[in-house]
Amino acid sequence: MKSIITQLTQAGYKCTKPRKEVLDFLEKNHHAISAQDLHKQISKVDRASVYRTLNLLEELGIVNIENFNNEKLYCLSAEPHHHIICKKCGFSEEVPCTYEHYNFSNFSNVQHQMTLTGVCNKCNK
Amino acid sequence: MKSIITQLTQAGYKCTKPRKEVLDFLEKNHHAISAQDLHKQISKVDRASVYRTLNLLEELGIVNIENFNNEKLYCLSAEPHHHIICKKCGFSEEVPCTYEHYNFSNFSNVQHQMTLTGVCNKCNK
DNA sequence: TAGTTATTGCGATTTTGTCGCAGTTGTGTT
DNA sequence: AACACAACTGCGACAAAATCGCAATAACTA
Repeated sequence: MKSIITQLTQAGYKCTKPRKEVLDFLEKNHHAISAQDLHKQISKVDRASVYRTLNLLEELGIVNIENFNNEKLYCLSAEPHHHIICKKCGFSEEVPCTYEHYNFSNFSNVQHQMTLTGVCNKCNK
Repeated sequence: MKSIITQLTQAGYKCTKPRKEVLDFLEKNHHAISAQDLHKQISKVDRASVYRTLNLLEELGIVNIENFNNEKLYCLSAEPHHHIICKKCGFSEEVPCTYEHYNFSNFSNVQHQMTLTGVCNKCNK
C-alpha cells in the first residue's frame, strides 16, 4: 500500500481521499470488480471520480483489467491468472497462467488477457 | 449458409428476413464487426433486432465474439485467431492461434478468446 | 390458406461512461 | 503554520450503447 502511494506521488499525482478509498477497497477485496459495483461499495466517492481513478491506476499499471463477459473488472495487479466462465449460469473458476510474456517483432511490453467460456457440468445435465 | 439456416430452424427459431440480412452480411464480411457498425451497414434492419439476432447467433455458437478494445466484435465462427493491439494508436495484427481446445474437469464445450496489448514500435520511439 | 406463435420495429428507458466547470483539497515552499 | 498553485473532486449535463414492452407483422404448420 505504501509503495502504491509513493508510486502515485512520484508520478506526479496527488494522494487524495477518493483515490485512497478506491485503493483501500481493492486491497480488501479479493475479487475483480466492475467500476459500477465499486462505486456502489464506496458510494460517497463520485461515479466520475471512480472511473477517473481506475483509468489512472490502470495506466500506471497499479490495477489490472479482467475482461469478464465483456465487462471490465478491476483488481490490484497480482499473479497473472485467467477465468473460465459458464455461459449459462456464470459459475467461474480461476485458471492459473503459466506464461507471462509473448515476444512479437512489432510490439513491446506485451500483456495478455484471456477469457475462457464453456458450459459447467451442472448446466450440462 | 444452408447449414446455418437448418441449425436455426432445428433449434426452433424462424428464418426471418432480418436474420438472413445479418447472416448474409457476416458471410461476405471478412472482419469482425461491432453491433453498431453492423446496424449501420444493414440499416433497414432495426437496431434492436440486430442486437437480438447477434445474441441469438452467439448463443447457438454460430458467431464468435472478439473482444477488441473492450468492444464486442462479431464474426462467423471460423479459424481461431487472436489480435494484438497497440494501446496507444490502436494498430493491430492478427495472431494465429495454434490450439483449439482446453480440457477442464468442471466444464465442457470450452472456447477461449485472448486479447494481447502492447506498444507498437512506432509508438515506442 | 387460415391459425398460431415467434419475431419485428418503434419509442421509451436503462445502463455505462465521459465532459466541463466551479469550488475544494493536497503538497511543497516560505 | 499559512500561503499559493496546480491537481482533483463533485455535480449536472450529456452521449453512447444496449435493452424492453408492446402492437403490428411475418413465418411456419396443418
